[in-house]
Amino acid sequence: MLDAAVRVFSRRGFHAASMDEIADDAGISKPMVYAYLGTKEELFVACLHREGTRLMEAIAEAVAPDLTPDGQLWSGLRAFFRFVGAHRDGWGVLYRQARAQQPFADNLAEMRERMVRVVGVMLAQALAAEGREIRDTDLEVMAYALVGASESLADWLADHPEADPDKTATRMMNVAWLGAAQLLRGDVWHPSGE
Amino acid sequence: MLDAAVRVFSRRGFHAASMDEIADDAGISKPMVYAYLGTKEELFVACLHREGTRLMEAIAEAVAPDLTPDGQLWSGLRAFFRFVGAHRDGWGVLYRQARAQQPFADNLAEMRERMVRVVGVMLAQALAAEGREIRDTDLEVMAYALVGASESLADWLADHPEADPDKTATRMMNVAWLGAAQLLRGDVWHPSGE
Amino acid sequence: MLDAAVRVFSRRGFHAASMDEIADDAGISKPMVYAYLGTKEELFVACLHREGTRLMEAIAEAVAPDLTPDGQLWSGLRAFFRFVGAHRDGWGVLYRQARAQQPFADNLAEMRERMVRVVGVMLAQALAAEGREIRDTDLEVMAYALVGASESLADWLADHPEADPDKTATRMMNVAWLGAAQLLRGDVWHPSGE
Amino acid sequence: MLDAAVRVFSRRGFHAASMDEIADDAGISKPMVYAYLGTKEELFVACLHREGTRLMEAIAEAVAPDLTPDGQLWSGLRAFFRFVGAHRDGWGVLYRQARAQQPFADNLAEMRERMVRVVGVMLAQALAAEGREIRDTDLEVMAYALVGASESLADWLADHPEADPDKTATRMMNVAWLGAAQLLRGDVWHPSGE
DNA sequence: AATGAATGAGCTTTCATTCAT
DNA sequence: GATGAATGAAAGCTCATTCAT
Repeated sequence: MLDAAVRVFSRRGFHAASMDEIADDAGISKPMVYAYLGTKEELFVACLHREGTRLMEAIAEAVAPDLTPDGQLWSGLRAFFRFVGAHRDGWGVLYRQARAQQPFADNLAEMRERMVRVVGVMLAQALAAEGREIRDTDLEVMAYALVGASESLADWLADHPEADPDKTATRMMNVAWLGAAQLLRGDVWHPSGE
Repeated sequence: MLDAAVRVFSRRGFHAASMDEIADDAGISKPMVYAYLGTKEELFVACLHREGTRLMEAIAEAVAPDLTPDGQLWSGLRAFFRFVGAHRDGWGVLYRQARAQQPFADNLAEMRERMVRVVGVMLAQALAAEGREIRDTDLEVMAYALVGASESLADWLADHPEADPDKTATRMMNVAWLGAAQLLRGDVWHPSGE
Repeated sequence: MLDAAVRVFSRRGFHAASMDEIADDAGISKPMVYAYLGTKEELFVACLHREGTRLMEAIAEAVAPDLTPDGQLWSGLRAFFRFVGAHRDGWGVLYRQARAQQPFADNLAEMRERMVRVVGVMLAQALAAEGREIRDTDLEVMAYALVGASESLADWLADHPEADPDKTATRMMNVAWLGAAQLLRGDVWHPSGE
Repeated sequence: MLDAAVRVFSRRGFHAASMDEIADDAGISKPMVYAYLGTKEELFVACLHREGTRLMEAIAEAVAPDLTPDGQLWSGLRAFFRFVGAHRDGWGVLYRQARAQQPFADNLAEMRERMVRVVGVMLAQALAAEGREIRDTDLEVMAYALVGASESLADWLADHPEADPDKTATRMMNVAWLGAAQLLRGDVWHPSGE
C-alpha cells in the first residue's frame, strides 16, 4: 500500500503529488489512506522510513563482519548501488525530495547519520588494523565525504538507466578506497606554505 | 531584492514558499515582485542564476592557471567552501531545492556539468603531466564523485555553523587528492576473486 | 444547479460574475461548482448550451410542419416570446452576454445561424408557394432582420415585466409578416431618383 | 484621446481592456487618463456618449424635415448603415459591450429610446398624412422592432467587412417600409381562429 | 503638469482534510 | 468499515487606482 505512495511521490514530487492520485493508484478511497497512514506528511515520512530501512538492510546483509575492511566497503557499496539501480524511482526521488523539503530534513539527516556511523566504524576498524588512529572529527568528515560521493554517484546512476550498478560501485571504490588507503597509511595532504 | 527570495526559498522550499512571504520579507508588495521578476518560476530561476554565477565566479577567481594541479584543486575547494560558509541560504536554494524540483533540474544540471568539466580538466592535466591517461567515462565518474563529496561536505558545513570552511576544504582535499593521486599513478583497485 | 449560474451571469455579466457569488447563490461551496461544472468558461458554455437548447426545443415543438407558412411563423414567434417571457434570466445570458464576450461569439453565432436558417426555409417555402424566387443573400439578410427585430422585442419584453408575451408576438408578426408578404408578392422598394 | 479608448475597448471588450493598454495606445501615462477622464467606467460612458452622439448627429443631419416619410426613413437608415460601416469597430463593439455590461444598460437604453422616439415620430407623421392613427404602445413596439432589425443588420454589417452599407440599407428599407406601409394602410395581421 | 513606482483588493483554481451515508 | 460528497483555506496572479517625485 505504501508502494502506491512511493510511486506517486517519485513521479510527481512531494508537493505536486495529490492524495487523490495516491488513493487512486493504490486502488482505495482517500479516507482509507487517511485512516491507515494519516496526514500527507506522515505518509511521506512512512515512505521515507520504509525505503531507508530496506536500503539499510540490504547493505547490512551484504557487509559480513569477517571481511577485510576493503572487502566490507566494497560489499557495502555494491549493495548500495544495486539497491539504487533496482529502485531508481523510489530511492532517487525520495532522497532528492526529502533533501529539499525542510520538514523532512531531520528524518533524512538521521538516516544519513546512520550510514556515516557505519562507514566510520569501518574506517576505524581499518585504522586499528594498521595500528594508527585519527581524530573523531576527521573521521566523521571523511565518512561524510564518502557517503556524499556515493549519493552523488547514486544520483548519476538514477539518471543513467543504462549504467551498470556494479561498475559504478567499482568506480566509487577506486575513488574512495585508494584515497582512504593513503590516509590510513598516514599520508596527509596539507596546504603548502600556509 | 533577490536576497529576500533566496532567503525564503531556502527557508521553505520552492513550493512551500509563498509569493506573499517573499514580498513581505523583501519589504515590498506582491505586485512589485511580479513587476520586477515575473512568475514564481522565473523568480526561482533568477535566484538560481545569480547564486550559481556568484559561486562560479568565486571559484574561477581563486583558480590561477599557473598553479600546479593540486594547487588548483586546493584553491578551488577552499573558495567553494568559503562561499558556502558565507552564503548558506544561497547554497540551500542552489542545491537542495533545485535538485528536487524537476523543472529546474536542467538549470542545475548545466551548472554541475560545468563544475564537473572544470574538475575533469584539472585531472586530465595532472594525468598528462604524469604521462598517463584514463578513459573518459572513468574521468567523468571520478569528477562526479569529487563534486558529490564536496556537495555533501558543503551540506555538512551549512548545517554546522561553527565549522571552519578552510578546515573543511583541507579535509576534502585530503580525501580527494590523495585518492586521486593514487589513481593518477596507475594504482587501480578491483574486486578480488570475481 | 445551472439555474444559479444563469441567474448570476444574467445579473452581473460574465466577467463581473464571481464564482463565489455563483456558489453562494447555488447554496453550495465553490469547489463543488468546479467539481461538477468545471472552469468558469465551461460553466458559461454549459449555461449557454442549456438555455439555447431549451429555446430551440420550445420553438421546434410549436412549429408544426403541416401549418401554412404564416401559421408556422406565428407559432414560432409566439413560442419564442413566451419562452423569453418565462426565462428572462436565460435570455439575458444567452444574448446580451454571449454576443459581447468574444470567446462565446461562436457558440452563439451557431445558434443564431440555426434560427436564421429555419426562418429562411419558411420564407423560401412561402416563396415557392407563390411561384416566386429571391436571391440567397437577400433571403439571408431578410431572415437576419426578422431575427434581429425579434431579439430586440425580446429585450424589450425582458425589460417590461408586465408586458404580455403573446401580444408582443402578435406585434412582431404584424411587422414581420406584412412586410414579408409584400416582398413575396414582388413589391420591392428602391431608392427613388438614385 | 477618446479614440484610443474606443479602439482598445473595441479590441478587447470592457473588462479585458486594461487601463495600461489604453494609456499606452493614447501615448500618455495612466495618471493622465485618470486626470482627464476619471474612472474606467466613466471613461467607457464617455466613449459611449461620444459615439452615440456622433451617430445621432449623422442621422439627424441626413433626415431633412421636408422629405416624405419614406424618404426620411431611407435617408436615416442609409446614414445609420454608412456610419456603422465607417466605424465598424467602434460602433459594433461599443454597442455589443454596452448591451452586456449591466452598469451601462441605462446609458444604452437612453440612446435607444431616442432612436425609437425619432422613428416613432416618423411613423406618426406618416400615419397622420394618411389620416389614420394607431395606439401609442403599438407605435412604440413597431419602432422598437425596426430599430432592433437595424441593429441586427448593423451587427451583420460589422461582421462582414466586404458588405456594402448602402445595399444593406436598401434591404433593411425593404423589410421595414413595405411592412410598415401595409400597417399604415390599416392592414393588420391577427392570429386566425383564436 | 506629468509619471514611475507602488499597492489593496479580488479572482480563479486547487487541495488536504473530513462528514454523513 | 468504506466512500462519495463537501469544504476551508490558501496560492498565484492581475489590475484599477493613487502617491511621491
